[in-house]
Amino acid sequence: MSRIIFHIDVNSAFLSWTAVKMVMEGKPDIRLVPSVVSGDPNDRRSIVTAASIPAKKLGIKTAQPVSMALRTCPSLVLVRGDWEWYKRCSEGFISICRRYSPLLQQFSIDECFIDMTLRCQGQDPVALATQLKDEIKSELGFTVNVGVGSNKLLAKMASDFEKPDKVHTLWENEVPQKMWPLGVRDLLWVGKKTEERLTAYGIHTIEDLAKLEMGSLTRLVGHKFAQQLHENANGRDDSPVETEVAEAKSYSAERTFSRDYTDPKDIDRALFNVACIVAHRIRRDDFRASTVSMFIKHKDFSVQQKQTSLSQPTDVTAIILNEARRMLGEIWDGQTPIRQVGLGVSKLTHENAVQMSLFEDPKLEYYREWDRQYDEQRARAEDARQ
DNA sequence: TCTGGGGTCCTAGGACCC
DNA sequence: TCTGGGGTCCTAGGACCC
Repeated sequence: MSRIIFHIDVNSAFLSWTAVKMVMEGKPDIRLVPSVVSGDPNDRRSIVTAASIPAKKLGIKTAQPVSMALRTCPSLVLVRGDWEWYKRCSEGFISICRRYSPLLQQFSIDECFIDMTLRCQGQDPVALATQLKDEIKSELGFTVNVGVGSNKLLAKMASDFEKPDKVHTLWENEVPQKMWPLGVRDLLWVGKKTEERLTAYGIHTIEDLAKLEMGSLTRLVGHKFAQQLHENANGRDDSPVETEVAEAKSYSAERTFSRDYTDPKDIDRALFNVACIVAHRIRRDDFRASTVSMFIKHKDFSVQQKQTSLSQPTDVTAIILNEARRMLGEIWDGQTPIRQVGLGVSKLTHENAVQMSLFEDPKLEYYREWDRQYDEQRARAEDARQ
């Protein structure tokens, strides 16, 4: 059965959402001027999280350093992000999308797919998509793009056409006209590295990719990826709209220093902080982890990482931190400047570890009490913020 | 201009087992 | 004495997404 899928994408999400809040507070609409959402504007290392359309027209891009954006436009308006508010805006637009179909997959905080096959029977999909987009705008005050297609890939590609506040279709029979002329980089899953590899081989457009024979493509990008790229470049994608929310497979946290650090005390403090955050998150979600990983990033952005398997899954901060400290000692000489440090856990389970040892670590009770106090303190801090 | 933070998936090589 | 092939797990590294 041929399907009808919508992809709904909030235009410059974080910027639009911040603007909605500011307008409600009687402040000027930052969507109308060059503006960006960023981290701490005083931090030389903060980057652009979202840019307004006037800012984008000046060449300011997401993920660009704020210092660079300021050079492009000295009068650029900088605003801080507000995660709690973003979550509320996200819930608002998702719940409006749900009115149209229960077959909804949230793809990120500001994007979702809905399967509209049933709802569109005897109805014009574009009219319905337009109605959905207008409903979001009038009820919530921000705009979205809706991409309409016969699968998720085409719907997502379509929502990326002209912005903002637009509905676009990309049916299979429109692929040669609407999708093939685009550069390979515009195809989902083709990032910087893959683009470099493809263009070096003379593959510039999605059409070039669609018509490339599999043998060459496999040599360029590997078997599995080649298959996917070939299907997608031809507009084919049979992946379903996944309505189940998948459980997390890993948790991680990282810190970038305002300048590169060389003092082991500074590195250890950061490692301690990220260990507390990650361990708190897995306890909150009732997970235990069997693998601990950590990494350091150097001046030149090269990364050294290390991971280790635990004999038993754990959610104890001290155990996770001590593994990370041990691994840090194995990859760092204690002198080379470090730009960033990160810690992650994976191989997650909800099962409680069976205590095999007859001689329980006497420190363990202390560690657990420490974690209990930490979690309580976090909970109090969150309550205070509400 | 000098590059955040949080995820998922894939690949390749080595260890180990049958 | 020297050899094979397949499967699985682990680790390091790298690509992509928002």
